[in-house]
Amino acid sequence: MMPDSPKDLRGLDHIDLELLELLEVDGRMPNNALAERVGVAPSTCLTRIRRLREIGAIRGFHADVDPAWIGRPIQAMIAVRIRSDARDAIGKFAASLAGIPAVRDVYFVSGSYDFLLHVATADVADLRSIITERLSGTHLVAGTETHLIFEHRRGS
Amino acid sequence: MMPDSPKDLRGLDHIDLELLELLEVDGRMPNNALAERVGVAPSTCLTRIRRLREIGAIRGFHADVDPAWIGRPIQAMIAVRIRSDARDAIGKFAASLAGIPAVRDVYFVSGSYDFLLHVATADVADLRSIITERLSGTHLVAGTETHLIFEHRRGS
DNA sequence: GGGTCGTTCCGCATCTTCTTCGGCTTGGCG
DNA sequence: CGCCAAGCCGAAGAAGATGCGGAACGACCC
Repeated sequence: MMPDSPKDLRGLDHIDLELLELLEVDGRMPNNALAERVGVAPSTCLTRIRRLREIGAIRGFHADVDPAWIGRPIQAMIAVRIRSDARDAIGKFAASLAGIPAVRDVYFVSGSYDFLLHVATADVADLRSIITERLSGTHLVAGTETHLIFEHRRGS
Repeated sequence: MMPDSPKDLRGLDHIDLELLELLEVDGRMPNNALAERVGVAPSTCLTRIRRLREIGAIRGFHADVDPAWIGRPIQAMIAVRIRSDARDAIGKFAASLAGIPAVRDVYFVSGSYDFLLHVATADVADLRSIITERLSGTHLVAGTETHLIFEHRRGS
């Protein structure tokens, strides 16, 4: 009677899932505490976490820094549409955008736009320069649509 | 000749900024390494990091878990428009949405929609049930627009 | 100009935590 | 029934984290 354990989880058991869940909430929980929490020895826990990183289930550990505290109080979501005759260059273009300090996330999406950029800038002038110089000023971009972000909350 | 140090950074010096930058890239860098990297003693470094957490510059530490590995391979960005006669309920409604396991981010935005939901679901059926039951099925929601996410990259 | 107060940083000592390694148990298979 | 592979455990050495007393620095007020 365990109809929900093996889904499409490629080789992850319920202990792995618990570890992922705990680390997603608190990425700095000590290995000891994690081990006790999921019911295995610390050494085992360590082995599992290392494996989770190697297979890519855990992509990294990051501090969640409030952009407002590092001089970037203006946040926006910019929808970008690529010219239809340049669709094959989307990947490289978006990769270059990911290198801009203001860019925090790049979402490749379906719909009338090709991707969404989540950016955080020092002021609206910086935001404008990104849109006009790095996006609209490029031959690849057919159009953009900018939405100011008033607030951003993480889920769960 | 330091025209760029004191901006609107509320009491943060360049060492704090370096710490934030380093921890944003690697949230598990040991305190020792951090201290050496920014040029202060480990104890001082620890004090500063604790302060950064207390004032809210660091909102938390999280593992970046690939949703595909935890049985949620389908990601989408859902734009939600609230009925104009229920705008004052947006906050509570969005807060309740943040409790749904599938919801990873809530962005309150300007524009024709009121907020964006970044969700990760097990399959399109789950995605549909969220849209129809939790969003469109609600009296508060005037409309939604769903964009599948093909890929999601973090910036810098 | 000098003294004092407050703040920040440092270095040390201690305690916790991490990490590795060899051995053990378990389960599958011949 | 015995062998093999995989996973787990526990202990010990190494590394890191943390709290505290003291010193340096700067500001401010006599």
